[in-house]
Amino acid sequence: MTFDEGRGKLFVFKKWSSEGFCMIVTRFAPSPTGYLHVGGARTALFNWLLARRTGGKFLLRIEDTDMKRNTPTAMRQVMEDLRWLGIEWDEGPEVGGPHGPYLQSERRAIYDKYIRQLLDAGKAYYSFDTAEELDAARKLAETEKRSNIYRRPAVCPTEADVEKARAEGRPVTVRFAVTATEPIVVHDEIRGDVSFDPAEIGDFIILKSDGFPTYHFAVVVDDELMGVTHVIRGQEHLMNTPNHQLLQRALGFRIPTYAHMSVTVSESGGKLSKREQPKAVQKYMKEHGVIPYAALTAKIGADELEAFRSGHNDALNKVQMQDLTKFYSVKGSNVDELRGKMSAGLEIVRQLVDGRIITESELVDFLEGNSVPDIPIIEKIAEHLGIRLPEINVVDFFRSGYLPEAMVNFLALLGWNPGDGREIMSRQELVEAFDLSRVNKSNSLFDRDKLLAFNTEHIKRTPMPTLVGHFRRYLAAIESPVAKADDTLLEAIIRMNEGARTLEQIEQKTRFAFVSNDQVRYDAEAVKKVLQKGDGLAMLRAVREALAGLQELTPEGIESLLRNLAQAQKVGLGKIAQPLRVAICGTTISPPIFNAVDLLGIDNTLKRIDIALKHFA
RNA sequence: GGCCCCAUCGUCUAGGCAGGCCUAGGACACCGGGUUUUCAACCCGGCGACAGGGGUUCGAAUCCCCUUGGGGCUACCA
Repeated sequence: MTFDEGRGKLFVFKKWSSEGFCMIVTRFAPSPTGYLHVGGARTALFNWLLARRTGGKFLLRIEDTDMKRNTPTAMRQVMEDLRWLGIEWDEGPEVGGPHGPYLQSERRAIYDKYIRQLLDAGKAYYSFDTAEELDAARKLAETEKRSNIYRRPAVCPTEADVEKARAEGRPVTVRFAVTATEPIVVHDEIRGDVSFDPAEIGDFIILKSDGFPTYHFAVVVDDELMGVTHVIRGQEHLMNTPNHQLLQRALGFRIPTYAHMSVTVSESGGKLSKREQPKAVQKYMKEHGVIPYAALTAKIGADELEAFRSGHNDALNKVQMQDLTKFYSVKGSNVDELRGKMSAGLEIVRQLVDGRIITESELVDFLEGNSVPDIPIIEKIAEHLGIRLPEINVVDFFRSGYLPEAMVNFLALLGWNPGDGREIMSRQELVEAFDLSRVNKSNSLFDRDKLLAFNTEHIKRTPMPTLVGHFRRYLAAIESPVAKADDTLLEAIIRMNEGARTLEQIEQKTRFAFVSNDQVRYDAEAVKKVLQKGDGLAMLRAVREALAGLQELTPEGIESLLRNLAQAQKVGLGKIAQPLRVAICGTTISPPIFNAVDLLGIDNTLKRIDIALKHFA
């Protein structure tokens, strides 16, 4: 069977329709190390799309063979995120299926059986190298500028040697013996044929010393046993594929169809990864002179530093000064600015340390790039400092008010397109148009602006009941006071915010109506510009008077009232609307003013006008 | 360093496999204008790319080679 003749749709159709029972089976196999991130979501989506397009099956398998990296809640989170995106699996955790269990940690007996098979056939052997020995070999290869290929012993260890090694406390692993001499060719649906020299592939570990199989082994066994026909995965796995094919040959397994997708890169270059968030925090800290005292005194003696801080300029020499100005990115030698930045930075450090968010030594390590705190700590720091972290995980986008429809649409178009110029597409349209042959080879940048545009478009076209559901879920997640509204009111709120780009914007523009009058936060700049400058306050008084006499509260009624008032005062509507807006919302950003007043109610509107008049007059 | 992948506007891409239909099309962003009660949304217009060099050919964005650039992998992680 040749796999590379006629890529994509035609080929795919020929295969399963002519053979009838040969259904396409794809899978998503995340390791539960945290939340589902967008790269993973894209991989899952492409697999799901192919399965749905061809009437095949999509399954979910949890690759939890690394005890050190697993986090207990990750699996549940990943499943929740997939479901939010609308990516449902036909087989896998919680839904079951004939090929279970779907957690690799529960399949150890299966792997052991196949390991034994390879061992008995002389296709794999035991090895007892320590981490230090392996490390030394790696370093040597590096200095000699060659690939690090494991050197197979002349005589393979026996079972007796295993006992002896165990007794000596040496780690026991099993390696696969790579004996191929011919080039290994991977037929890739996206890249065509890729050839690998077997001399470049060392004997790799298939069973770890803790008794768990490595990824390479587990993935091969499970894909076979679960009947996976098509493997769509990231390009980072392309180099692993010859290893997998070698194992498949040795075990007598079928070789699935492979498709290696391009990598999604971030603005800062490199793979879009969870590292982006710590990076953002680090950048903020560096820009704001957040440098722990310990790091400072390591550079400059404590006595001199204190002398400098307390105002003795000459306490520092030229070199130290240059060092500090560079450190704090202060231009020239502006001593006052330097002092200001230093104390502001130290103040932030104090808050973080006193708030027990992070210890000083951890902070030093983090800023010097020696270690990275866990994401929850990063999140706490970001929250404390008011840093907006870049969204990386699917759940981050949910919390920022994005629609799953927009995410799915955007992700699908990252490296794929329907070929007819369409961009905004529903899930159903994507399923109908998806085709492996139209998947790109080149890396693509995750363009947040474009995602925003997609979200704006999807807010416009998502049916109202669905949108209300999304909005309610969003409000609950961020614990918004707007969650008090019933569905009818939520629908009205969405309608009055026509043109909004995210659910977050809608929430931010309407929450003023759901907080008590004394909780309104007045934006200082808005107050100054709109109320206190010109005749803002006078207009506000006029508005109050007019509104007090209002008979019936409807947006239309308020509109004609305000328009008449503007005419009577011989000013544009803006001169009336803006002061009123600031008085009731606290900012210059709100839904259309007539709706805003209607939403808040006349009593509270009048009360807030009074409060504003009292405070800002 | 070694191995592998990739290369069209700032970004995502169409066109490439079947070379002339391409003075390279669309979308996002950006800039200018319009609409307007704020923020958005919306409407009109503009800027803007075949990485470089060699071939093959009557003809190359398209096929081949080299260079350059970007990315991935190089674990008892997946």
